[in-house]
Amino acid sequence: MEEKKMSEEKKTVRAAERALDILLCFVSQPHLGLTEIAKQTQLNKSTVFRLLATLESKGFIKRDPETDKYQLGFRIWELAANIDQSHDPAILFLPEMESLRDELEETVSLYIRDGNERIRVQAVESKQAIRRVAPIGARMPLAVGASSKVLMAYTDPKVLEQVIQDPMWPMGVNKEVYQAQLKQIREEGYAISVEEREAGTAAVAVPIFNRRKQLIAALAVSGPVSRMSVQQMMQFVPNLVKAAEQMSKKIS
Amino acid sequence: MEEKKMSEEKKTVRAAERALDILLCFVSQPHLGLTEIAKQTQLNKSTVFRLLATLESKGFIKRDPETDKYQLGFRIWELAANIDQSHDPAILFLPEMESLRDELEETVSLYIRDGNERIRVQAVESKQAIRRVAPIGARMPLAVGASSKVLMAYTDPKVLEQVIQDPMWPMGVNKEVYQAQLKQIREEGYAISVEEREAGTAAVAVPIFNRRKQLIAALAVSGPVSRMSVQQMMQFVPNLVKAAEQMSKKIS
DNA sequence: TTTAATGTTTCATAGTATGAAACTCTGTTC
DNA sequence: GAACAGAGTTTCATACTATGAAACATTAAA
Repeated sequence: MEEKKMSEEKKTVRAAERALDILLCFVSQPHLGLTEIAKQTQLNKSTVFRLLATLESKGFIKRDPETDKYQLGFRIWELAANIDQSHDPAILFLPEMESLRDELEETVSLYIRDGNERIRVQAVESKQAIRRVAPIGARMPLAVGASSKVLMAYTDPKVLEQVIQDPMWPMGVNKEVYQAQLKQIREEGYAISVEEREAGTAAVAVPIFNRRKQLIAALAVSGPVSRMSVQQMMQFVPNLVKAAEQMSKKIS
Repeated sequence: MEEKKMSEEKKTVRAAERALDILLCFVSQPHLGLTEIAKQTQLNKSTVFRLLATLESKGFIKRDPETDKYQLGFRIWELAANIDQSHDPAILFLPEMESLRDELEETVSLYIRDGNERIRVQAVESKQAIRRVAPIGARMPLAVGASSKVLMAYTDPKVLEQVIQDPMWPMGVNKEVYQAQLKQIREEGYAISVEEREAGTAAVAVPIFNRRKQLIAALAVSGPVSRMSVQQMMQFVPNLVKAAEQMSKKIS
């Protein structure tokens, strides 16, 4: 008799979930042994063994004949090569992002929401010596930062309910205050953050919509607080908005 | 009461297998609906629905907000970016392959065995107007072609047993004759095929070994039969062998 | 208003996935 | 060279998960 977990909504398949978890172990380390994987995923060795056999039989992983360790297989390539890039903001918007970077001389990033996280799917860095460094592919909580707020402002409110549970959620910020902020962002069309997620860094972000006015991504300019006063960032807004509009037109 | 399938050796996890099958649907088509996937994989709609939910929750696929269809997600990128390339023949051997192409002026391909198939993991095409076109990533049966024979010659004989079941297996070629061919290939160190797999095309292939004399891949030169007489191909062999030896040294 | 074609949910049941433990194999330590 | 440690592999009874049929919801076409 298990306790009934609250608001647990899962219609997912456990075995498949675990197989995918195993695959994800390889994002940080390219070579892994069975026992290592079992430890990381908290799964029984037998379970890992069978799932590895499954993944191997389908070509998603292979064993290095030298070391006998497991590594990612060719099927991953095959899939990656077939990702539809014609709608992929990360590729589509690169030219506009580069123009914007050249105009403002600060790092420009593109974020999308993925569940209760955001992902930096594209970035072009400022050419200045002191600059915001922005690794592509990085995942961050959806709780704080200018881009997070933009993404939240145009996202189903029930996501907010979940995000509030996030350990990154800033203590003391209550829902009503935050919702008021989101409302303001919707009215003004941009969000600003100063040292919210990372010390020394400030950012200003705007939404990118498709033709149907659905949110696609958040476009952000970020840099050191020394160069990014609130006043300065507000001067950036028109450039950001213009770029976002151009991007919108590119989306089918 | 099911009939006992003969020599069925599976210690794989069905649910995981099915999830991966679903992923593989996307290699040919980038956008797919649930029903389409169910049809292709021969799975029940409910099953597909749940597995799709699982794949989506882990970020392996996402839904296009426009069309509501499914497509591959960001996690695939993430994984692909982390494939260990330092041991990957496809990248490691490219320089040698280019040199060989320039020497022989014909298309050079690199194949590895994957189960009962071979995959063209790398290729550099001839610069001539009439040339063998060789898409990277293509999968072909392990039954016919010079590269297949090379791969088979140095592979566990029980793979041959399975390959003989392959519908591509040339009728009339019996096992003993084929095994004698493989023996000859092991003695001479190369294999030749003329219009075996594809009309108008001939090829000559050699094995690439690692330091422990284990087979890594097959290196092949292919072109139109008009330029690739058996005599001509035999003159290519020393170049191929030399390239293969250089490649062997590159493997740790 | 039908009809058809999606995607989604429910539910009883079959049978699969599971973990503990036993076992093998290789290499290390004393 | 015996004992040990650590990897990977196999076995097996059992619990519980994954499953498919069918009903349902939603939207688009006729």
